[in-house]
Amino acid sequence: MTIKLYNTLTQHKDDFTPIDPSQVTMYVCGPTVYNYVHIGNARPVVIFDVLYRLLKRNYPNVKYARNLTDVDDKINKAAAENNESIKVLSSRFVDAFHADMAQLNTLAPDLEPRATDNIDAMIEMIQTLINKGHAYESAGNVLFQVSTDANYGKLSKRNLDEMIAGKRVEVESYKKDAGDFILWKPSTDDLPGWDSPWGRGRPGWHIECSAMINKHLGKTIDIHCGGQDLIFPHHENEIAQGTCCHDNGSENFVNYWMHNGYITMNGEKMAKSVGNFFTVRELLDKFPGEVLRFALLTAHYRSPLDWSEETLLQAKASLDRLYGALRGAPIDANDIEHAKIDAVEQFIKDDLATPQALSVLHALAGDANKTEGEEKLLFQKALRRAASYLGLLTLNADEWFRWQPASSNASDGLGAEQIEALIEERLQARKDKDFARSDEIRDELKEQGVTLEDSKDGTRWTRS
RNA sequence: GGCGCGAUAGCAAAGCGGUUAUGCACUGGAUUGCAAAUCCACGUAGGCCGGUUCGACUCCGGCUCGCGCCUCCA
Repeated sequence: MTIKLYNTLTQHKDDFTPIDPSQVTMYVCGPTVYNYVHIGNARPVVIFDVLYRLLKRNYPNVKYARNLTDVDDKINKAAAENNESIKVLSSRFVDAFHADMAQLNTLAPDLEPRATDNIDAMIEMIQTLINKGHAYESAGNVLFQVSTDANYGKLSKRNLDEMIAGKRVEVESYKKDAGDFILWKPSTDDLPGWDSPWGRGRPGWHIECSAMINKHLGKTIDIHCGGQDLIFPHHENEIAQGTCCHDNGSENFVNYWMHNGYITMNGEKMAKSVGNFFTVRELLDKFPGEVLRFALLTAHYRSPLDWSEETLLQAKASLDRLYGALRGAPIDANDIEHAKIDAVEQFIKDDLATPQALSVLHALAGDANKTEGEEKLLFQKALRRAASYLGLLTLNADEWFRWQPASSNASDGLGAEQIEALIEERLQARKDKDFARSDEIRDELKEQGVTLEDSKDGTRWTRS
């Protein structure tokens, strides 16, 4: 089966046909690095990591770029408040972002261009847009003139008349039309700025993505991803910039636009401005990154996903079952083939149908639990391999069941040696038929968050 | 006002015009010294009203409710 992707441009699930199968290009809008990312910010990173892995399995070369917006008014403001440079501030949060995303087992992009490293490309694109009559200077700003782009609105399905009729658009005096947007704006001495043909200033938000795509990936790319809230105006404006700077603007800027739905809290969009969010960082202090990743994959990526403690606990319970089926299984499973692995691949190829892919994982876990020996091993490896397509089940079962938050000190609770010693003592008690003492030890450990399970292979312990 | 999305069993969440989604929870059984884990069994759910059809959760229309974008936002 070919890969099918829902394309916001066509509003259909379309067969994916790359421009050049020997070099597939994808771009994901990355974070503005002025504080820690929340779980809603992590959704596109995880979802499109699944897409990246899928493309890599199906094409020899995939070039995946994800930008870092490291100059922006919110960054400027935060840096000024901290009395530090935007470079120092943004670098700190870039590091935090990388660390958080690594915990979610996302692969690093092939390219991670920073806005401040690509100012030249932006200035060049803006100049081209001016030369072609798509942009104008006004009161120190350079603005894109939306009325010069006949295709404006094709992604978000809006037209200029509606835009202008929209009561929420404030018409600034320096704009020719209400929908015109900033490409370049002047910086005062206390703000970060770069020299340009229009004086010292800084780029508008939308230009960085268009310019960096052009510079690093090409004139037209295969796939561009981001959250649904970026469809308008950000991606619409990217298209305007990216097409109008070339030829007559008739070529596609991006062939497949993919947008993920929101993470919600009690049904309402999670947003920094609303304040109803959990940072990835704080969640990682309570749950392994894999629980967050699993939770993000339980719903289809275009649907809203309501986030709560219950969401995490259910993801944890599902992973406990899957890892339970992997006890004793090797990590390496690349040599295995199985129909259910193919089934997982087919589901992912069908517009990233992760909930269905996960159901196959559960089926494999059941298969492994019902069998023994070589047959069991085969199912375990199949489960491991199928899960790897989703970036899941990368740990040994014991590592999983004994996970503790990074913030917990070795002095907190019991160490492995103490636990093992108590298990030895309990084993002797059981041999002596001293079940009172045996159960006492088990209860004591339970209070410390350690669960004992007796099996014919001996007693094993897990942390809850 | 314009554009768009959703409503599935106790919870979460899918596909599908007519055969079990799946996981968790619950109940019974097997197993266990007792547990845990595991296995087996167990749920006709699809907002409301019409229509199309031999047959609709699944297509069409209307309604109700919820949400989103149009301003920074993943």
